[in-house]
Amino acid sequence: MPELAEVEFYRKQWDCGLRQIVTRVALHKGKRLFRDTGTERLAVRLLSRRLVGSEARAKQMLFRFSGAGAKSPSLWLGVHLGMTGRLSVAHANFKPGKHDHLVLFQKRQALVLTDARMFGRVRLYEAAEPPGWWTALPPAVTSEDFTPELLAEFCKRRARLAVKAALLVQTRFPGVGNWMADEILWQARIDPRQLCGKLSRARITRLWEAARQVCATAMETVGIDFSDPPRGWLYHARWSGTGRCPRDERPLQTATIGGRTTRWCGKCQR
DNA sequence: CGAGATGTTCGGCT
DNA sequence: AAGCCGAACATCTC
Repeated sequence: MPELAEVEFYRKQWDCGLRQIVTRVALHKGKRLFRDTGTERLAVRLLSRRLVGSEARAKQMLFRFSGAGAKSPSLWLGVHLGMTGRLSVAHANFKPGKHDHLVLFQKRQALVLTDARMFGRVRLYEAAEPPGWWTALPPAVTSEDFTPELLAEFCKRRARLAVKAALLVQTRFPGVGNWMADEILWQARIDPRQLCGKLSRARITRLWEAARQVCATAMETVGIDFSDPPRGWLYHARWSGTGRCPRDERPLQTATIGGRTTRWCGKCQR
């Protein structure tokens, strides 16, 4: 489920645990979620550490814990929520359910990671600086580095790729997922089946603007309190099979593009 | 009961 | 050889 803004929302769910020490760790050993980091190591290392900060970028989260001693390096917990992951807070006497694979107990509450399908991943690093995979994440769609020129260059290199599939490429559109990709194309009035190489410079600029707008607005709504995106967005129509285009009321088209269910308006998207 | 799901990765094909 | 596509991953819901 989680894309850019949902990830930011979930990250904040653990904020109430800031400045507090982990008193107990519960986890489900051997689950796919922990494929990068042995579960034994995870449990041992997190114990007695203090949660001191967190950040979300793209679909990734990075939680920082204090070192074991004053001079010890920080501990970094990387979390990706996959398709069905979420973070929540529970009472200190919480009993983990079947899909609550990682629970960090603190004095006043428990920080819970739930993920039924386990497409997510958890990884642990001990170092003074954040891990390389984190610092190497591409520039955010809303950043100054994400320029129309960068997008034009990308479209040129991926000339044979449908633009819908292109929007899901995380190295260029970090954090954009399936519903955001559809929203961006609808707002830019571009047919998701269009090949990147066929897009005019003017349409690439429209795509660039729509991408930035959708990402920024999603962060201000979903990212703040999980409230709905603005009225009039495709978002509200795309979930039901009978959904209609908010602009012209035409029934939405449905197809699999880039391996994902895609919905668009055959009239206003060209 | 079968199909599909707001994601990533890998193997194979062009 | 880069780049594209489909399958696999594991579980739940419609």
